[in-house]
Amino acid sequence: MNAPSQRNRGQDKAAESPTLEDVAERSGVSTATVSRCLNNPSVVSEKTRARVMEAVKALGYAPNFGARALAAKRTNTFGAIIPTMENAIFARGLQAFQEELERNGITLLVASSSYRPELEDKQIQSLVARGADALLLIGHDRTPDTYDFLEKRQIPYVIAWVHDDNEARISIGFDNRKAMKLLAERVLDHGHQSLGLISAQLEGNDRARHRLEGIRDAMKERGLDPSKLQITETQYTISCGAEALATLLHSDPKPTAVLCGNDVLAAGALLEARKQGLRVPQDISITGFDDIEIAEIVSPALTTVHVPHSNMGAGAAKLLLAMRNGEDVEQSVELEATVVERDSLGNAPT
Amino acid sequence: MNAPSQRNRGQDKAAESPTLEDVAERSGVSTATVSRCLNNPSVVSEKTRARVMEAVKALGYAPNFGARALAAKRTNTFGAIIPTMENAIFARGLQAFQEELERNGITLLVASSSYRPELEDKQIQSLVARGADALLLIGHDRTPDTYDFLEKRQIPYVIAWVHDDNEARISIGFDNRKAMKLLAERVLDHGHQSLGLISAQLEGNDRARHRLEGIRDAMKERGLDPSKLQITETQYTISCGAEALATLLHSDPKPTAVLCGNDVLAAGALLEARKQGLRVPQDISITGFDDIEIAEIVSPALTTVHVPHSNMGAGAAKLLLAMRNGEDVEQSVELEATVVERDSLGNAPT
DNA sequence: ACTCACAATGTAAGCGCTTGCATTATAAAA
DNA sequence: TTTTATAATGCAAGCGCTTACATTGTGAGT
Repeated sequence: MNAPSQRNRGQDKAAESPTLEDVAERSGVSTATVSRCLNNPSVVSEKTRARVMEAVKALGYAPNFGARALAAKRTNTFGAIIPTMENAIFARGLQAFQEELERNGITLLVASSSYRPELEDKQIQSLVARGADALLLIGHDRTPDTYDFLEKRQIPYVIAWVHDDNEARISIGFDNRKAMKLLAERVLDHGHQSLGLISAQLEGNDRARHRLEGIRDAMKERGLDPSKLQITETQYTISCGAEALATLLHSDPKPTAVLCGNDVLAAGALLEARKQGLRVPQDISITGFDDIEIAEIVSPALTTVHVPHSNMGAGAAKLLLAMRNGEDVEQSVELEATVVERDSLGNAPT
Repeated sequence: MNAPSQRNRGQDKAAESPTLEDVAERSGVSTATVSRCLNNPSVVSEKTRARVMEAVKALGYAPNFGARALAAKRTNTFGAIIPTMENAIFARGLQAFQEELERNGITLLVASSSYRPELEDKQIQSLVARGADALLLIGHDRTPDTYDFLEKRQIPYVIAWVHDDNEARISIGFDNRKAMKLLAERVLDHGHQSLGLISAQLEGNDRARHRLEGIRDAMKERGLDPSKLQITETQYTISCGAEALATLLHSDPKPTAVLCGNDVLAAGALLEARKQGLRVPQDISITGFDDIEIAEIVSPALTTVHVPHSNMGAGAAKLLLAMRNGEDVEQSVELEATVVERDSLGNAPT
């Protein structure tokens, strides 16, 4: 019987994760050579490389990410913090972002902030601690502390989903205000005089605020009193959308068209309208925002604002990649969002 | 003018991330004390703690995760790999999983495999390398190599979304075969003789296979020939569901009821049916699976199988937590999935 | 056969943190 | 005051990896 090995090395059953050293030992080379095999194979002779790789496989070796990051001071990892994963609002954009990154050999870590700024701050810290080389953030709204932290650490980041001339930070997205204004104009074109808005929480969400402003802009231009706009703030879920519509229907004057902060809310509103026996769009018009899949499958299909999800995602990745590579990116990029007319917007009932 | 500092420490503009040592220096204590302030504050005197914390704040210090994991050999991080983030199938379950973990002070890292086993394998490696203490996996289907790796590394993991008596691995979920059989029986109860199935890719997806088997079980029991079931395999997207229905409608005999592998597919099928001028359920019945939000908002609302998303998520977290704490979990847990009748299933046309 | 250049490998110093153990300050007891 | 138990703190050894730099091996040129 063998004496138990001092540090439980080798063939023992309850093996610790194998380390570089284990691989080195087994293949009879130094750890440096093993490391080179993994990171820069071309400098190692064919023969030893084969031997090392075999040992790697046999041992089931996988490098320890933390140790590697510590020694190499880069991680090839980017982070993204999105407000929610519960619905598809950010899914397509994120997908495009991720694909572009993968193409460049970098890994994406995703976190969700549940629309809570303090939580987002924690997530940022956590991603940075985990070595994220760059970050994707949604919207401009966050505390100065957060931005200070980012600056101090020199972490490249880009703000997505918005374009706002008043903000200096590099961003890629569309002008939420302009986009919503476009839609509101379309609504007004249909003769609606009394509008309602089902919005996300406005605080800490510049996109929601800008969309609201967009509606007011349109009303003003058409000589309507923007303060007459009925507003309900709520969460981004279907059932909240339904509730919100119910609330709105109690207000006086009752809106003949309800614009929703996004398609999910609109889907909920549609549901409630149906439940109350209201025909859309004959009795009431409802519009969405984002143009996610759900917009097409509800009936009536939603008139909504089409957001350039994929372009934003891919574009954000490119910006971040450039920043990481030390090129200096100076220009925010503005993308176009367009109104898609489908069936949920009709003429105002007379 | 000051001579440039040797290692660019201190107040320099382009500061590196502050380290424990920087904090220690600034607050006039050793790194050990700073570390203790952060991890085990109670053993440090009030006075020094205050001083240290102030330095931490002033410097914007955040611990380096990799270094910490390296030194402490634990990360309080779990990983989850789900097949897709594009739709909401796993969203609610994951949410519950995450909440339960957060309650226990552990962080969740999520990756998506796009239903590709090789990719999943890479993701597992990556999460483990990043120090995941435990893993959540969906379904049993994966290569022996993958399981070997997990065993060798002694990584606790649980398989979710399935319950299969034939598999020894610890799992939490429902019996997909039984659940789909239940639904199929309901369909047959409505007099349908000719069935179609729009399924996900069967290979590498035990859930999809079991659901298929469930339908066959039901057909056999009712004296129908299971080989008459019309099957289309496709991806889990709305447009794929639509296409698949179109295909199925060309087959002979034309199915009077089409069961879909999940609600997303069913939503697509509904869309296509509408496009082709077919009334659901008068002309054709369509059913879903999963009971995600989408099932209620399409019209007609989907008859589908309600899956215990939240219980699975929370339960999985509890199992994993127990395993991580060294308790040995021996029993898989089986949850119930039930049929929800809504409006998309009707009697067979005569 | 003997340089010399260059390819292949090895040596060893950290990266930023935790933690067992040793040391010192503090306060209660004598 | 001196002793002694105890609370606070410091010291220093790694954790698993990468990478300058040093060393050795190889084949071509003379």
